[in-house]
Amino acid sequence: MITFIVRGETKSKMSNLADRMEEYLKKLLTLSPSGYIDIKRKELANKFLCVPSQINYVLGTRFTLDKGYLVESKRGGRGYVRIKKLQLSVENLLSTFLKDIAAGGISDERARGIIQRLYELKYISLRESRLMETVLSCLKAVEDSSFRDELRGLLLRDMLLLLIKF
Amino acid sequence: MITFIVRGETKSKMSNLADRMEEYLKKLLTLSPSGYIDIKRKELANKFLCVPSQINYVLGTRFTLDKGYLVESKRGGRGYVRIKKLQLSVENLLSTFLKDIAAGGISDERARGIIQRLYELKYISLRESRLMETVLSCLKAVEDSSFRDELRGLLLRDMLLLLIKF
DNA sequence: ATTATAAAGGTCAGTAATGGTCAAAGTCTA
DNA sequence: TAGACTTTGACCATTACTGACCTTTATAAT
Repeated sequence: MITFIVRGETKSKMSNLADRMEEYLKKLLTLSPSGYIDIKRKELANKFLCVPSQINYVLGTRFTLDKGYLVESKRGGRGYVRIKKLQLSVENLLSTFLKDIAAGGISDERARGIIQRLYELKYISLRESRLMETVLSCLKAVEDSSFRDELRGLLLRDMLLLLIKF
Repeated sequence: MITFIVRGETKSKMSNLADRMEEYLKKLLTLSPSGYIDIKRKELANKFLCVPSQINYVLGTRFTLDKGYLVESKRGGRGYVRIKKLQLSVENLLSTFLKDIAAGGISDERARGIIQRLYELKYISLRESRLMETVLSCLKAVEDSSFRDELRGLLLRDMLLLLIKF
């Protein structure tokens, strides 16, 4: 295979920075017993000789929820970026729900159906399901129906995301 | 990497000064039968190798009233800083909260404080507290600030009433 | 008593250390 | 060569930490 040098690194013709970084991070993940890794954005950028925001690009295109990853971070001194690999079953289950929601809001019935499903599958407790249903009920107070649907989608998405983090 | 648990989250052991100091002080509090601890600002600063004002930063960000702590101090000779963990009953918590709502909504900070304390009092689980906090965060999407406060009050009231009923 | 001094603790603005966003420019590929 | 993918950099947001300067209090000196 023909290779060439870019910024000091040997690079195969078919791989760019983003791909190499993806590979590197996934390698680290497989080596991590905890199921997640913590990185420093700037350090990684230095290692790969790129700007820090490139990290965000890689995270945003390769480590998405749809692909089974969860990314959390903290700014400020001693900040970090944490990349977590989700269990496959949870990933599959939720990604369809989340896609639905992303497609611009969700109806009350559909939302309740999802909650019910999750409860039946034992991903959430009875109390948790009731809590979420209560939230849905409160949305009656929102007059604007299209905004209500949007807010409902937003709420359900964030609540589900939160619950799968645990 | 060695980790420890804070409110259900794993944190890297070598986190920042503020986090370590927070841990230390909370540990002392749990070991104190009286429910409060007295410290010397300068001594603590020496122990953690930082400037005294760092103590104030930690107190101001981690030991707030909203989070259920009361900080008193005295200057001058024989001065001290006293940190007290508040022990509020659910009844007190709810009654003051309901008064707040009657007065037209509730602030985000106040709402989070209530949730935090209910968790500490073991009336709600960690997941439930997180779920509610997520709901609060989603309210950012509501433009009208007075309606937002109102909706927040409504949501929190219904959620709490539900959880306490169970 | 009055005053001076030393021994606390408090404030705040500035700096450093992180991470995030977005649009523009560059590169590849069908 | 158009469209998709990649890369960059300017600007933003958040959190942590420091140090100079200020206030309060106890107590020793007068």
